[in-house]
Amino acid sequence: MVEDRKLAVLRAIVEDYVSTQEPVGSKALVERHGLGVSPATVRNDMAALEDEGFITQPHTSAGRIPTDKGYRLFVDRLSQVKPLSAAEKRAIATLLRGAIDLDDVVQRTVRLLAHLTRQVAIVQYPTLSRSTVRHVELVTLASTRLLLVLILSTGRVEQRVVELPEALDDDTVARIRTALNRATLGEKLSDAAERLVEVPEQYEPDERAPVAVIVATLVEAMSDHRSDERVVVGGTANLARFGDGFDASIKPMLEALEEHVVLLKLLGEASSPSRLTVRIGHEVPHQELSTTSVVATGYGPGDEALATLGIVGPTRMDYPGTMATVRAVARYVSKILDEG
Amino acid sequence: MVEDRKLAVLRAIVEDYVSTQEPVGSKALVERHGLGVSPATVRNDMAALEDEGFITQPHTSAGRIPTDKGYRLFVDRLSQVKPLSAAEKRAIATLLRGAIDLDDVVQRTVRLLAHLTRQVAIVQYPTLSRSTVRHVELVTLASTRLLLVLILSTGRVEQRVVELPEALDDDTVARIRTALNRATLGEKLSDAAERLVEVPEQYEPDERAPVAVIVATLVEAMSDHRSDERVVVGGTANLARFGDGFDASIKPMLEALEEHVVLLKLLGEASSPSRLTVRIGHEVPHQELSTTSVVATGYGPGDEALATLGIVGPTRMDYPGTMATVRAVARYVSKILDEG
DNA sequence: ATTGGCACTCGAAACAGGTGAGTGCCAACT
DNA sequence: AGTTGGCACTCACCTGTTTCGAGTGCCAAT
Repeated sequence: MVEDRKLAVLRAIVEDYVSTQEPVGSKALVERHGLGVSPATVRNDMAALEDEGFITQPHTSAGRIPTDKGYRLFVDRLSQVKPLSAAEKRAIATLLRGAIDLDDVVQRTVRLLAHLTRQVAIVQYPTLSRSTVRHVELVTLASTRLLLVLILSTGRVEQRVVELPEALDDDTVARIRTALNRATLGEKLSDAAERLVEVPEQYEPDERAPVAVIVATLVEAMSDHRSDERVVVGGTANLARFGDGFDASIKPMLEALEEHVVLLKLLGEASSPSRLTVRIGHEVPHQELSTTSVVATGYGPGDEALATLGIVGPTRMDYPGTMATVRAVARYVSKILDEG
Repeated sequence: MVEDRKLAVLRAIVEDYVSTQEPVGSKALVERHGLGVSPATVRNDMAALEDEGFITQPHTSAGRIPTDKGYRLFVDRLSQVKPLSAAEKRAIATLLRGAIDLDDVVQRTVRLLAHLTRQVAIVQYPTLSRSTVRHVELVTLASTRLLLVLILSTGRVEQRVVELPEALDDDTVARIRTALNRATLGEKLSDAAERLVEVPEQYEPDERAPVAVIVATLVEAMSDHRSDERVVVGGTANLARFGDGFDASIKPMLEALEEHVVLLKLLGEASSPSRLTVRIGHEVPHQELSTTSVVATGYGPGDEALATLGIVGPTRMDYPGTMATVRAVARYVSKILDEG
């Protein structure tokens, strides 16, 4: 079937180009891959593929390279997931199992991802929004100064210093603490914030002021999406590997990597760990990065996506391998979070 | 005086080379700078400077560029501190004053430094070792599970979850908390750890086990130098600016920036904010980075250096300006930490 | 539909000559 | 002794030219 062979040719072109980084010609193609046809035939197919916009030639008399559209077709229809080696799986498992706290998990994940894919890795911290309150603690620092500690189900801890309008005795602080915990324990952050509004009303008007201040701070801490947007980047040294014409895009790349807002946009909506998002070239939601691709997926305990992780690299990348790695890492991290 | 003029020539060469990034010749030198002598004279001086190893020529018939030794002399004897503009000072002050917590201070500092110097900035978190204990808090999470929170004078908060061998009632927890605070409040971390050893001994043998576990965790948290070594990097996009032959060193640079251990070595010993450490080329304590220079200084409240901050850039950099900026930023950060 | 043959294209590499910034050295001047 | 003008020389860099060859498109034959 002709259509089949055309797809085979496209696949061959992508694979060759990814590994050699050079435009691939008809002759080299038939030699490297065992297509049982002549170069001339391949040329015809190539001409057709070019008409359809899947490949292009950098200059008139040179081999072909895949277009974004070509890569798209490749990942959608042609590439089968490349299973990881047992050694790799073991490496992932043991490395992640050694983590001692949330920070460490995130850090190890980003390194692992960068190392395995040899690309730039991005990991978003688990978002607050879906997590629940595990404990609220008030600590007296000075007569009019409290430390408020908010502990979440994800293991994240937020703390705030509260300046009180008037002094509170230990007993009152203890009562407020109990009230706060009763109102918020086990609740999702959004719900907890709502329920907190009622708390000050339970107090006499004359002692309501300090309570209001505490509640306001707590609500602020809960809705503080500053930490929501925390992302960690690793493997930037891999940028140097890209070399070639990629030198031009190294600057925008580095700039983007410092803008956490941009990174979050790149990672996109969190999806389940079994679903990979692959954005290729112009599909990437950031103008400056139109020569790069993003492979991302969600992760989180119980298959519920709390956050996103992924990698960024040149469009010319090993999609099957990268996709397999990203998915595997996301699954292991999810499992670790589940247990912790 | 001849020696004086030779130094003037060296200074002129450094300044010109830094701004143009091109080897500088005798003719251009006398034109750009107002040395009242002929090119031939300058050539003689240049030959002498080259003999002494302060400058070199990239190839036989080209201008001269400074050697590491030349830069060294330049910063030691020839450059006078370039005072910052009022606008810059104001920018530093307002930006840092807007910070809301320690993390934010560090983050803003690194951005500021990168932006002002247009180099890669590195900021180390204030070290634990010299800070003192402000408060120790125990929070009951479950019957055999406590959260231990350690608050330090620098504003840093460390937390640990403690698994107890047996349940403790609230009253006992409160007593332990009091004991812990009595033993450690206001103490330096190293002293506090020592004094904690005595705490379990005050308890009856039969309830000593859980106390010992708590104390062990606390001591571990205090001596955890993992967080000591936290550094934050910013302005990596400036690497792209270096361009030229610097392309070769961009990879080792990126690699080094991911190795926090290396960065700490680069920053070196913390010194007082008024003392700058300048390491040039081969003086940098890292082989791969011998085409770069490091400008660093200590910072911390009350002129006591708790940590280090600085920048890394090509040896060919504007030393007077960079040194002034680094020093100014370090001073402002110190002031902020003093007030907070 | 496939294939061998063939003329054609055009980037990359290799080569050649010209240009000029910059040098080193020397003899003359202060 | 220190400074200067003069002068021959070097060599990276630019520019134009040539050659080379991988790769193409097209066509006629199978």
